[in-house]
Amino acid sequence: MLFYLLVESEYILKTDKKLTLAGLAKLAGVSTSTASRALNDNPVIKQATRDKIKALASKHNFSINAAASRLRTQKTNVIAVILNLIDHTEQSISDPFLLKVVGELNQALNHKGYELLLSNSFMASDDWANYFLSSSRADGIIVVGQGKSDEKIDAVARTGLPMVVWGDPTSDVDYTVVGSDNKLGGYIATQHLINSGCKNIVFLGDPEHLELAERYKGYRQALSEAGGVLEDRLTLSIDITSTAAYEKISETILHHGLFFDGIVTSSDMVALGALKALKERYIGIPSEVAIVGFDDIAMAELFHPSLTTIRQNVKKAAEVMVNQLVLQFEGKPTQSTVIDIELIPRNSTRH
Amino acid sequence: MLFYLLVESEYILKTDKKLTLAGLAKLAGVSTSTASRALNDNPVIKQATRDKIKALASKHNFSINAAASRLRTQKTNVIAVILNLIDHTEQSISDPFLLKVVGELNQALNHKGYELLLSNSFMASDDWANYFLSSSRADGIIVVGQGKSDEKIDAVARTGLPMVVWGDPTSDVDYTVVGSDNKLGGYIATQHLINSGCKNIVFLGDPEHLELAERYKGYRQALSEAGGVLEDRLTLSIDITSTAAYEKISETILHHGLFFDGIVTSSDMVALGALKALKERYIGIPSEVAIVGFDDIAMAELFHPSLTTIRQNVKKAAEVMVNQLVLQFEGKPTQSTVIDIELIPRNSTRH
DNA sequence: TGTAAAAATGCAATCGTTTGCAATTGTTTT
DNA sequence: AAAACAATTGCAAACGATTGCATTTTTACA
Repeated sequence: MLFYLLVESEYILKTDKKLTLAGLAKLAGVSTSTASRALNDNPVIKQATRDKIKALASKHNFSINAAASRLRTQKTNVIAVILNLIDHTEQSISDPFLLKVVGELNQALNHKGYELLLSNSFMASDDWANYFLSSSRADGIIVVGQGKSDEKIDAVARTGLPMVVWGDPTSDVDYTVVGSDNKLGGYIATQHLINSGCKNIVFLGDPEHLELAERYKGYRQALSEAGGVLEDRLTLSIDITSTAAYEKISETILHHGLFFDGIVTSSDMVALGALKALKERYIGIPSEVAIVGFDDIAMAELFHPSLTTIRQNVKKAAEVMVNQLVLQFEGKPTQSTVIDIELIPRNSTRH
Repeated sequence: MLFYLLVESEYILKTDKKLTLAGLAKLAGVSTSTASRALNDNPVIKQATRDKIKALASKHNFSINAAASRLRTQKTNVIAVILNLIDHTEQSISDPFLLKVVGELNQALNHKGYELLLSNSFMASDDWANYFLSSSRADGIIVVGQGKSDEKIDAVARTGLPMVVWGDPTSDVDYTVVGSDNKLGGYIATQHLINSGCKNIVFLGDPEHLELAERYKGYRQALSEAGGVLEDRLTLSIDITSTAAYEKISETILHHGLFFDGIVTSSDMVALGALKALKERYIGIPSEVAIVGFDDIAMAELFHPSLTTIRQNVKKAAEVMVNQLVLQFEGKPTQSTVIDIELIPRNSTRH
């Protein structure tokens, strides 16, 4: 008898720890099927029953076992977000723009009832799509950044798995891309410098990077339309990090003098690095050299001088990406989407 | 016969889409138990068999269904990382320091075989711990930031669920905290300013915020030990955002003049905002006002002038946090851990 | 060669939900 | 009041992997 009591109390303790749907159903005096349907607001269950079971559930703060539910329904309600960092430098992971993207994605996903599984290191292994999707860890993938080569992304696209990519939406690829019109961005930035009187405008960024390649095209187009100088030495190829920018500008001025009076950069962080190099040499900004950033990170206006930049509408982009992914789940057609950009004139350029 | 073939081909198509462990076992001519053990490198299975099955698995790029595995083992190998943002401003989520923390946590978690489920918005709902853990979405929780009040954190701690918190490890709380010695950080920063000749040193940050409260203590201790000025107006309470800092400093100078010659800030971002306000008024840095940041974000050395700051060793902290969490899983005792900090002297202070 | 011990593999129950279909209860119509 | 119908609820079979225990195979030793 004593033994029975012990067992009994242990049993109670256990179920108290982890109430199961069956347990909840028993408490409510219904079957598990009814309990399940009630919690899922299935209209086939009488309203009164639904209310009663839900009340009981929250009273015992019961929550459905996600693993079991996912196994049964073959749906996880999880989206894997992969930060496609080409260069695993300290700098690139610390670009505030990335955090902004992840933060907005998180909001947009939660809003639609999804959770965010973050990954910045799995891109290394070839098999990431398979890893996340065919193992039912996630229902879809959002890749942030196309990088220099989109082979891997393209390979996943061919398998037809649900995926949306942040990148250049004007590029002709077989997957859904959401992003800014980078060519236009490069064009507007360059034009702005030309209009403010710059004659020799440098492009500071890696033209082999897919998204930057588009900005580079815009840069060249603006220059040639305006009959501006378009020499090779005006293209300074660097990684998207502020230190790389700092070093490149320093070195360039050291070896070749100040042969430019304007800089189009690939990100605000890069612009910051360039600014530093210029200020150390007491070069006037924007009087001697004007500079345009890209992204409009929160601190852009806090730089000294405040940074003229191309703003990317990250919040909207995140929403669109999630929507496009959901469309894929529903088997509906999707399309690459261009998110509006905007020139934000500040004090790093004349105007 | 024809019908049989049709069924057969459909079967092949289906298993080709989503190979299951049972399917793999059949291909290998073994039972599912053997296949399972082989993939998990169970030494009870002959080495040759293990190799064969693994080879077959990677050939068909098979991967275990995580949902089923989690259901059976009651282990998810997922950790929920919760960004405890007190103020949901644009700025605070864009602090690069946060991204650094998340990035390093991701690395450390992956290294130990865990995945990172990110959440920045669930802190709002009271029930986050229960949501993630009792629903078997995650095995443990890492909370980034203690915020102004740790009620919710404390409530979770009392339930005994696996959790580690980034915060102030010297605070006397019932949960495991990993973080820098904030009091020491505040002390060192202040002392550095005193040593460089500052007489009136402002503390720029919210002393009610748990972590900052410690830094504030350090600040006061350093001042009183050195017999420095310790007035109320030297405490400028603001949120941890650069805009708040910019506005507060601007406003303070406007209304009360430049009554200070040194600033201890609550983060590098805050320092950046303060710098901006000072530079706009052509106040010399560090000649008229010296300033010390906190965190040592990547761009600290790219500010102009480069920023003297207290470096937090985020990488190490992330590793320790994950280790402590794993210890909790194993039922072993854990302890709050102080991560070393370091003063990085740069050009925003005299030395 | 027979037998005991050791090594390798298989059987079958289980994890907790969901859902097609059957069964029950309640309501309306003739 | 019986029949026909609608509204609710329950039964039981999945979902796919893991693991204690039973069973088979192999090896070792007499």
